[in-house]
Amino acid sequence: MEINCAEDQIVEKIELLPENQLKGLRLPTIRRFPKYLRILWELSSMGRDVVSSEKIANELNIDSITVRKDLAFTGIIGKPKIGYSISLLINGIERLIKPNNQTNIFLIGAGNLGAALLGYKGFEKHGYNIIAAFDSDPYKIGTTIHNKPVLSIDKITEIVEIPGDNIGVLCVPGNVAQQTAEILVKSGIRAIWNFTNVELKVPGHVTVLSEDLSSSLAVLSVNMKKNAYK
Amino acid sequence: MEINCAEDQIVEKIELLPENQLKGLRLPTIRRFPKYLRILWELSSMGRDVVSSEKIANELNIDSITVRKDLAFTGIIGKPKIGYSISLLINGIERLIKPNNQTNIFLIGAGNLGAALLGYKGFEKHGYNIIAAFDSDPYKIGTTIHNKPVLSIDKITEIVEIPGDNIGVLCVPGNVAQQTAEILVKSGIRAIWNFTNVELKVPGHVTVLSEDLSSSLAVLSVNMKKNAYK
DNA sequence: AACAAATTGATAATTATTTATCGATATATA
DNA sequence: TATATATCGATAAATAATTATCAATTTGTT
Ligand SMILES: NC(=O)c1ccc[n+]([C@@H]2O[C@H](COP(=O)([O-])OP(=O)(O)OC[C@H]3O[C@@H](n4cnc5c(N)ncnc54)[C@H](O)[C@@H]3O)[C@@H](O)[C@H]2O)c1
Ligand SMILES: NC(=O)c1ccc[n+]([C@@H]2O[C@H](COP(=O)([O-])OP(=O)(O)OC[C@H]3O[C@@H](n4cnc5c(N)ncnc54)[C@H](O)[C@@H]3O)[C@@H](O)[C@H]2O)c1
Repeated sequence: MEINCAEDQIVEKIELLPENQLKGLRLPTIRRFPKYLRILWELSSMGRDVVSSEKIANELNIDSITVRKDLAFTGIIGKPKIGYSISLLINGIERLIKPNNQTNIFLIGAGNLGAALLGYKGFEKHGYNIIAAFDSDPYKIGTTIHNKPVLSIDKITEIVEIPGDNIGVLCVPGNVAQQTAEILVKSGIRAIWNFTNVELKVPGHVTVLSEDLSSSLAVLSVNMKKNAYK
Repeated sequence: MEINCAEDQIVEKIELLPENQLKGLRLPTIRRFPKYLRILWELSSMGRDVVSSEKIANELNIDSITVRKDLAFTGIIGKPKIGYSISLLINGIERLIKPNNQTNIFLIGAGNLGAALLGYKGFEKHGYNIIAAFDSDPYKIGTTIHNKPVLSIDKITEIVEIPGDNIGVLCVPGNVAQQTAEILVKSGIRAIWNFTNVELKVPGHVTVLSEDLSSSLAVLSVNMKKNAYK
């Protein structure tokens, strides 16, 4: 089975950002960047050249000062009375948040959620190479889902060994989450995007980002209760 | 087709929390509550009676002072040298973040992601009634997914009219997200859990909570870059 | 050329959130 | 009973994030 991975691609020189350009970047700012990008892409496709912080802020229901502060991290400077160059902003933001072109995604657990994520357009759109899924179910191994091969979990160590930054997307049942994470770490993965509700213990050099839907449910519930008093 | 909705259930008296118990509750605290619950449920199932803030903090890699401050919102007081009663904490947290027992979930767009979410155990576990899905695809209408009926989107107004707090989970393609949101609002929905990458415009009385995976991808990418300098 | 309007970017103020300090208290143990 | 220790909860300090203020700049208009 052919696996389309970063190794097969023309590898451009990875341009490392000066460390201090990244250092000041805070979580809320990083999380807003893709939202800015979406607006900028849209405006760009409509043929617009410039945009003001106020316009972006209105689209996102945030403050324009926040937008200007965030955009300052790109190094792009706007013109008074005019705004910012859309194309320069797109480049500037992508420079900060795009993965390098050797960043590979491996999805572990091709079940309900995993299968949906294999069809998630965001991976490619944001510059990630989604390579393959791994599962332990013999009925799934050897099939493809959304054109991505489903491989035996036993093969993971050799597959993940392709060069580059490797991200594991963890979609296995909670009761095997920790042990699966440990396999990932042993395979040399540098980051885990964790969709299980398990708090993973991993070594310090591995980044874990957990997507916890129950947190969101709690926010929904509390907001509705607060609203009941209005 | 039978639809199991809140109307059919024994409706307990809804116990409204005193407004000021909710007012001070901040977003980070609300988001941590389900994590505490998970630990408490686990400890409880192991037969433990009490737990210290330090223990909880260690499990979640956060500071124990944060845990104590959060727990103070429940009104439960711990004992020095002993810790907190696990069962009291569970009650106290659930009192704050559980939806009332007439909170219904309707899922719009039974595609890849929608189908996965229909199988998400978290809804029931956290006290929501997941009622049905709606779709525009005639091949899906009339089927069931994870035992939930898929109904015609045209039926939404009459179905959503069942009493209670209604939450719409939006899993339609981005290009119809805004118009679908407007249908939801017209149907009397009070909150939208938005999985599309569209910034929805809704009236003030409607709560929107957006799950933006591209924000997470950006965080992963930046964290990996920062790590490269270590 | 003078003036008005829009918009940036720097600095300051405010608010939110996390982390530190420490006295008080419940329990176990010597 | 006295002492040591774990732990809470209150208060204070530090850090992070948002929001306000305003001078400077660019452009359009009279
Ligand atoms: N379904 C959802 O919408 C949803 C939402 C949020 C979070 N989650 C979480 O995502 C995870 C997966 O949920 P799901 O609904 O897709 O479950 P699922 O049972 O449909 O899928 C789990 C998949 O993992 C595979 N698997 C089991 N053990 C494995 C192992 N040791 N190695 C490799 N693969 C293994 C199974 O064969 C299956 O294909 C769970 O932890 C769940 O809590 C699911
Ligand atoms: N697939 C993922 O993992 C993923 C992850 C994050 C976000 N999302 C977002 O979730 C949304 C759905 O993604 P998907 O992958 O499930 O797409 P999908 O195409 O598989 O599903 C969309 C569903 O919506 C239905 N639909 C279309 N128009 C409708 C209308 N007007 N009213 C009711 N139903 C309608 C379609 O029939 C289909 O069943 C998209 O906005 C996507 O960006 C998807």
